[in-house]
Amino acid sequence: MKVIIAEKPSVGREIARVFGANTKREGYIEGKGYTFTWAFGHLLQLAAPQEYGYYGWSVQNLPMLPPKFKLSIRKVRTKEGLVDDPGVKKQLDIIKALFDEATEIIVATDAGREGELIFRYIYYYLKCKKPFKRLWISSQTDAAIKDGFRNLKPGSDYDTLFNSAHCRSQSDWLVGMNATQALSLASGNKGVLSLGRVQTPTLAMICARYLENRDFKPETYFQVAIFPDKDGQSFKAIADKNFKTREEAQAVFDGVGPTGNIASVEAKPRKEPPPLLHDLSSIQQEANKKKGFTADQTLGILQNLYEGKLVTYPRTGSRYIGDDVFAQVPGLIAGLTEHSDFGKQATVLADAKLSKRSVNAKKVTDHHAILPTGEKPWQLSPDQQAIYDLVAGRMLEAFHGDCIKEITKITITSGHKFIASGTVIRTAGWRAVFNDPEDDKKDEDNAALPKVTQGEDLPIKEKTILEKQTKPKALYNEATLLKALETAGKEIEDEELREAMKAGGLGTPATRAAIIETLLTRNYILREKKNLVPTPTGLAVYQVVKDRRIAQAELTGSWEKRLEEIRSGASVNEFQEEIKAYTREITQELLRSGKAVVLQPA
DNA sequence: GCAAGGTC
Repeated sequence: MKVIIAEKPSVGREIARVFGANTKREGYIEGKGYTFTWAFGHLLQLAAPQEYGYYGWSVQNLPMLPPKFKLSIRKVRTKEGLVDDPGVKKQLDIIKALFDEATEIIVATDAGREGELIFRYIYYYLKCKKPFKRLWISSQTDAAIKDGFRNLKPGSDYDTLFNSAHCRSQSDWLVGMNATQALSLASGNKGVLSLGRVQTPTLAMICARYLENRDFKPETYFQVAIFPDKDGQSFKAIADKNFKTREEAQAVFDGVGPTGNIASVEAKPRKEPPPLLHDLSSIQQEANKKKGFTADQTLGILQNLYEGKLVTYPRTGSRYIGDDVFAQVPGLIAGLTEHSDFGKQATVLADAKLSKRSVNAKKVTDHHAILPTGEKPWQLSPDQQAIYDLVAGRMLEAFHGDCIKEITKITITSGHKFIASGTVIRTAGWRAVFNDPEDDKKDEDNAALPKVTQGEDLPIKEKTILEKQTKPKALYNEATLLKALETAGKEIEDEELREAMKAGGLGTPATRAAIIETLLTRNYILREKKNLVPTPTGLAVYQVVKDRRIAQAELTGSWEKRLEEIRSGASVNEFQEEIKAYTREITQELLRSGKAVVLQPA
C-alpha cells in the first residue's frame, strides 16, 4: 500500500479525487490501491524549555541551548493550561497506523520549506523508516497533479531543504525563548515581555512611526488659488509653487489681475492597468480599508469561506494564477452574472478579451491567488458576503480592461503662473466593478475642467490665500502595517516591484495576522480607532532593543540568505554555531539592559 | 508564562 500525505485535508481530498479514490474513512481516503491522508499544518513543534530540564524562568538557565531538540505534539490552551491538541493527537495516530502499513510514502505537503518540515517532523517523530518520494507541484489542477505523480522525486532530494527548514525553526526558538526570558527576568519578572525575529521588528516599526509622528514639527506654508471662470463654470488653479511666508503669498495674490491668460493646455490619456488578483495580505488590507475588519477577522472569515468551498486556499502569498487555472476563469465570470452588485460587469466581461496581467505560472508559489471556486454562495452572513464580494469583485477587476483617464493640465498667467489640473475617467474599465471613489486623489485636483483654448483670457471670479501645514507620516493601521511587513518597512508603491521584494518581507502571509494579535496580547500595542499605537510597555521595550539586531528586519534577511545557502548544500553546523553565539550575546545584553523596562501598572 | 511556522 502506498500512502500519500498532504499538508491539509483539502489537498488530500483533491488528490484522492483525481485518482478516483472515494472510500472515506476517519482521517483518510482509500481507493485504487492508495491511501490518502493529511496533516493540519504543523502537527509537531519544538518542545518547550521544561522538556529539556529548564524548569521555571530563571537566569541560571540562560541561555538555554538544548544539545538536541525534541518534538512534541501541538498544544492548545485550556483551563488546565497547555495540553496536547486532541484533534492533532488523533490524526497523528491515524498517520502512524497508515505509515506502519505502508510500503512507500508519497510526500504531498506544500512545495516549500515549511511543507517539507511538516512532513519530516511527523516522519521523525513517528520514527518511521519507510521509503518516501516527493510530489512537487505548484498548482492543484488535475493535470498538474497527474503530471506531478509521473515525476515523483527521490525523497532525499529534499534533505537540504529540510535542513534549512529545521535551522529556521531552531533559530527562532533559540533567539525567541532566550530573549523573551532574559528581558522578562531583567525587568523584574512581572509579566511576559516577548521578543522574536518577526514580532520585535514589527513592534519597532510601529514605535518608530509613532514617535516620528508625535515629534513631528508641522511647518506652515501658503498657497495662492485663483478661480477663473469659463462660461459660468469656474475651476481652481494654484500658484506653481508654495510660499514659506504670508508676505510672499500676499505679493502674488496682489499681482493677480481681473483676468487670466491661458498659456497652455495639455491633455493626455493615461492607462491604468487592472489590479492584480488578491493574495491574503492584499485582501486583508482591502477589507481593513473598506470594512474596518482586522487582519485576523479577515483571515477567519476567509478560512470559513474556504471550508465552505466557496473560495480557493486563502493563505497564499501569490497574486497570480497559472494558465491551467486561467482556463477556468471564463466559467467563473459567467457564474457571477446574477450577482446583485456586479452581475452587470460580469456580463460585460463575459464577451470581452480578458487581461492576462494576473496570469503568470512562474509567479505562482505554493498556492495561486485567491479566486471564487464557482460554488454558489448560500446564506452568507453580512461579513462573509463582504469578504466573498471582495474576492469575486477583484476577479472581475483583474481580468477587466485598463481604466483610461484623461489628465488635463492648464497653465494660466495672471501676474504669476497658476496651474489647474484635472482628471477625468474616459473609460472606466476595471474601475466599473466597484465604482469606488479613488483614495489617492489630491485636493488640488478638479474633477473636470471646462474646455479652454490657448491664448484665451478668462475673468477671475475669486482669489484666495490658503494657509496649510506640512503633515507627518500617518500612524500605522492594519492595512498600512501589513503592506509595510511585505517589504520589511521599505515603502514601495509600485505593485510589481513590491511583488519582487516579497522574499525580503517580515513573516509570511499565514502568520502576519497572528503577529499583530501577539503584540496586542502582550499589551505592547493597542488599537486607537483604526490606528495601531504603542503602549508605554511597548515603547519601553522598544527603547531597550531598538539598536539591536533583534529589532531589525535585516536579521530575517541575513538568516534567509544563509538558509538559502543551506538549501543549496552549505554547512548547517556553521550557521547553528553562529546562532548559538548570537543567542548568548543577545541574552547577556538583555539581562544587563532589560532593567530599563519598568512596567506601568495596568 | 516564552518563537515562528502551519492549519482546523
